[in-house]
Amino acid sequence: MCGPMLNADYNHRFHQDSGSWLQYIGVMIPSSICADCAVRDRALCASLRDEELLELNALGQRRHLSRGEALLWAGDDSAICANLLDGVLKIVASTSDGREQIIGLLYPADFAGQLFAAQVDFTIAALTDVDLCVFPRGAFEKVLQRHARMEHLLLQRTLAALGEARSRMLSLARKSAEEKVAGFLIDMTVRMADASSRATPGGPVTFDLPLSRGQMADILGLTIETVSRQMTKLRDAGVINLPGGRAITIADRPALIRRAEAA
Amino acid sequence: MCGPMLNADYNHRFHQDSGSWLQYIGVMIPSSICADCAVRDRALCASLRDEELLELNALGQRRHLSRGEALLWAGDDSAICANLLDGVLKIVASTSDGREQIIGLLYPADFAGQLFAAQVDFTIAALTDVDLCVFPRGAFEKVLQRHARMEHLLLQRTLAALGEARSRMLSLARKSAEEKVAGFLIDMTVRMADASSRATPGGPVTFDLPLSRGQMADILGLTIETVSRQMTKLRDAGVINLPGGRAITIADRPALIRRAEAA
DNA sequence: GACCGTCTTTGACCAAGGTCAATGTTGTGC
DNA sequence: GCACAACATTGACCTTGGTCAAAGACGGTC
Repeated sequence: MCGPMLNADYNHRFHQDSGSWLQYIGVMIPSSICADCAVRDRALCASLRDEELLELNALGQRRHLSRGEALLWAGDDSAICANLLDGVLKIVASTSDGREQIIGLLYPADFAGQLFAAQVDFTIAALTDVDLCVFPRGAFEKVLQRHARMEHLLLQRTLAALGEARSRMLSLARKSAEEKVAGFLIDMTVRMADASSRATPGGPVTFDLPLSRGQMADILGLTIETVSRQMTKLRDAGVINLPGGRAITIADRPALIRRAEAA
Repeated sequence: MCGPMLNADYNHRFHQDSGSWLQYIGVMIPSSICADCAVRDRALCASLRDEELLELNALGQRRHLSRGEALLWAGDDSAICANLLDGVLKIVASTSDGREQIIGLLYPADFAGQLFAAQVDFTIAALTDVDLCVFPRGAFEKVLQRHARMEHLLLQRTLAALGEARSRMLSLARKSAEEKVAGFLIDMTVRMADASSRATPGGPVTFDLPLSRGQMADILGLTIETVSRQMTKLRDAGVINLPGGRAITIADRPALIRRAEAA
């Protein structure tokens, strides 16, 4: 996506630190995989200076997963962890008899895996095709231990994830199907805003939902049929349009927000 | 509860570290509130050596809350945080129209409050009478920054809380009322095991539920009536007994576990 | 462009659990 | 020991969303 050039931020860091560009490439990070990393300054690694990154660079392995493949299975040894480079991962909890709930989504620059635990508690699988930078868990923990700034950043992210999980507990337990679906669409609108922000502020926005109805149901604690019915209801009410495929147009954002909070 | 004597563990630490008992009390922690702290070696402070504790000792203020009083209100400035010394706190999320969900419980030695955030997201209130050791948030964060071991312990606890929140998302979204209530009773049995463990292994156990039906409902994402009906159903099935008041006897633990996992 | 599998929509029906209301129980302060 | 408030139980009824089933739409392949 970004081609071979560094972005402004990365470049800036380079100028602060040391000598010439060639020296940087040639001496400091030979045969680097970090140098052209799409998430170099948004992932946990952003807390490390270029020199410090060498350590991780030596540990990390690029890996691709196709849609549907799992990175970790609940119950497995917690042997690896990873930075997500591209695509979307789901974190899934399931009962012994097969009912499933998506308890979290991971986007590029997010960290995946379970640290400081012998076993993995929740399956992590690819919702889309996915590129990862995979580390052995033990080695990654040792790096964390040596770099307080990185551990601090991980703490902040974990606290944010906890807050989000708790908000979703309220939503799962107490909101109606309509509120859940409307709220989900609002969230998606916010998340897609960067990507396709040809948004006239207040005007209608169109984007492709990255998830199927079934995946939306797994996230919202509903069934496919209920999600579909609520989408139809919102379309019939003129709040959204469904031009076909995964596309959706938010026609009346304020109305959608109202429905996300209605009793 | 513990009277003026130190427990064995604490004493041990003292012997490792330095000179005489009198010197310790008299010189190292004068007018200490930490010295007789019931959770000294289970709270976050357990990661600090006695000398390091001086700093926190100077910051902390003992405080009591009566049942029902709030420590923090959602939306407030995040000005304080606290270690819970005794009692039970609830973390509550609520919708704008007043529906509530208890999204977490805090027990003695747990940490309460929201670090690294300007505003508090969730109300924290006393479920029973409660004793706290309260710190100014900013000052506490600075202590954390200087003590990597303490920050590491906080990270581990946050990860544990995240795992628990995610398990409860599955439960809230996908389990039946019977499974929720049975599962809750199993959890309580485990938690109460220490306190009143005159349990003949496998035999019936009796203890007092620390929560009202309404509070159980707020935790499980149900209504009071549904919780009550499920309790009655379990009693009629001979799985539990309800001798009166908050008391409960687990008559057939395996059956309870089966019902906690039934489809 | 016909075919196939997957995803989506829609309808009819059902049941779990919520709502409303009445009654019973427990514990507390006077 | 009584009165009152808070909590708990129970019943009748109803709504929401789940289940089962059928038909459409979409996307990819040959």
